[in-house]
Amino acid sequence: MRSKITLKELAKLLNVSISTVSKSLNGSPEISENTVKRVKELAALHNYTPNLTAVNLKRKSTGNIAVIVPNISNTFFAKVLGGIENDARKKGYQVITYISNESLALEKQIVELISNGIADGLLISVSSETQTTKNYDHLYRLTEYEIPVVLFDRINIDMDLDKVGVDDMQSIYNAVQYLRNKNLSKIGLVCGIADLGLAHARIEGYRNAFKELNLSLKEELLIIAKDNKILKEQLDNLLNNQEVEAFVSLDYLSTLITSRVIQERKLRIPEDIKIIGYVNEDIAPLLCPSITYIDQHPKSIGETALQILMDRIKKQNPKNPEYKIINTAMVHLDSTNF
Amino acid sequence: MRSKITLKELAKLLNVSISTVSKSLNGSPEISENTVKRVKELAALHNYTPNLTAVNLKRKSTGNIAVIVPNISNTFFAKVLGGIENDARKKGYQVITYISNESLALEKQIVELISNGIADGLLISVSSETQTTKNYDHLYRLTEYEIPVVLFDRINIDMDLDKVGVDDMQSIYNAVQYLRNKNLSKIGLVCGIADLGLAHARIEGYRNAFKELNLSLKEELLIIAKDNKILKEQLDNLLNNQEVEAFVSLDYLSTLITSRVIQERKLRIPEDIKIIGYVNEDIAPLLCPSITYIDQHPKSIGETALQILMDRIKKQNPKNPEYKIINTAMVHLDSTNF
DNA sequence: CTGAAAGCGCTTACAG
DNA sequence: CTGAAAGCGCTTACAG
Repeated sequence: MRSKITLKELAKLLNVSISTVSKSLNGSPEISENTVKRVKELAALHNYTPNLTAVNLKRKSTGNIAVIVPNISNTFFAKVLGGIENDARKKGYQVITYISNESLALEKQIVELISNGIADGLLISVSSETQTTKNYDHLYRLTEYEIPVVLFDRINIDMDLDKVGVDDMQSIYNAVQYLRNKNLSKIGLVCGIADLGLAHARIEGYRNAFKELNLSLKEELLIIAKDNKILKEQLDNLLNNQEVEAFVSLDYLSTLITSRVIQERKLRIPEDIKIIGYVNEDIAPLLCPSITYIDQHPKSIGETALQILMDRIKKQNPKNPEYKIINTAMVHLDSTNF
Repeated sequence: MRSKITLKELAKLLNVSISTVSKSLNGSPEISENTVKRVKELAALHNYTPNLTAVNLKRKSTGNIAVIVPNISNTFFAKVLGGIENDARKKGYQVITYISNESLALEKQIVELISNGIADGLLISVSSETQTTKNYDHLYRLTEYEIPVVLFDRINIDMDLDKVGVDDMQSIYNAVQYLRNKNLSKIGLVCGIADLGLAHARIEGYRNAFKELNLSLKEELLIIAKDNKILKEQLDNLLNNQEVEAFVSLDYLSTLITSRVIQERKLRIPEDIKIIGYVNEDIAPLLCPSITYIDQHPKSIGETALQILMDRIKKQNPKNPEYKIINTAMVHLDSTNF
């Protein structure tokens, strides 16, 4: 790259000092109107833009935001990333993306990198391994280097940091309540992400709903597995032995699997069984049948997390950790047609 | 951030010059074994890592690779990004991600940013608007600044730059040929990405297959639209008036829509109609029915594109533009069960 | 109102 | 073998 013109060269062409050029371009009130005009014209003519590396070195900042997502197996994290990128760019920051692949070791390695002064702050949704092993030291170390960290999505974690996510408990509670109000009571739960804290919260929402809405909860109707194959077997088994009127499924994969298992048994959705699941907005309406889903507004999650991080970077609020909840919305499609 | 120790501080602690510390740490043969040892020990003790911004300023490089993807509406580009990120990190580069949202204006703005010295090179899949308006000046300008540019995925473009993608024509040809070998001849085509050059290539593959395999092509069996709704109407219309044994669908959305329209008419897949489509590996097997797909190996696309870009950055081959084709693979699932 | 100087944290040709 | 000096491109306190 380069061949780009520098302050020094502009100064020479204008026969003024580098300081004067710099101040003119940065709108310092010290410089005379006339000089400012001359400088700006020449700068525009030569398409001058400051060298960001130099500016950052001087400022002791990087102009970068690091984002670590655990996976890209569905569009959820991509959408969060989209929200972050768009707003960050508008604010003059670049987004550096990392994928931890649900691995603690990789996540640590990435965080180590970031601590080398690659970014001014970090937005992270921790890997499942991080969460199961409760190994958070690497993240705390980052804050010791004064690199602020904001957690998003996977926020059911015992960490004293800013957090942005959805109310996992409430969203499932609402789903059960909705079905209950339609006079269904045999409501199953399918979970393929048992490792994640947010699964616990969602399951709790399910249990709470049963308790508070005076439904009797049958443990046999809860399917919680980490593996697709086992999930499928258990679902088959469940449908052999129990009558089910509806399923609430807690994640993307289990939602698709649930729909598929039901149809393979020649049961009809929604006539025989209803489904409410966590699927993404782009795919839910195109499935066959389309599936009623809980919209987590991933873009908003990203935007909100970024906003909090920016505030931290600018030290605008050195107060206690923030905890922001994005409201979910239930979007009704075929699978809950009554 | 900061509070990180610098060369200067290390030098002071060791009572040697900054140069000596720098050289010791960088493995210069000039320094005595003993000094190197002392320096390295203290550096390790203090967890020293060089300030990348300073190193980059000195080197006149940024250590960053910029990637522009046009959308994130399915996981294809996320997977490409995954391939890029993983390899880039191993090579000591950071990946800065941008999403153009299929907008030429946004793409230009992002490229303008990158030209300010944000990254050492660019990997881009151009926006659909860029492609329809054939507005490529901004990309050429980048190469004038000596920032190399490598195109990926959307490479059916009249530009003299490195390109990495799949053989769009051949992949569809193979799909038609496969169906033909199974004695099907009433093969429809569904395309929802008419704006993209690669759609033209894929359609050409379809036409070529018909010609070379002695099939008579009925124009009525080609559905090409830019809008989901229109696509759906035309599909319905087609199924009302024509007998179809199989569909080849050229993109993610049209594949899902095709499957859905067929099932809504109570036709069975694969018994009544077969489908081969462009869907991603993570979703294809979970659909109901699961759909035979053309795997484009997005991770390889990303890795290959990055490799070419790295070669350019290191000026290892100032030769003519490279043109690398990643082989596709047809993965058979329910929708082509015979 | 303008400019010389110091400095951000590093690397490297050059001198000793 | 070691170090002083220049310089990457910028900003900013300070002097004039």
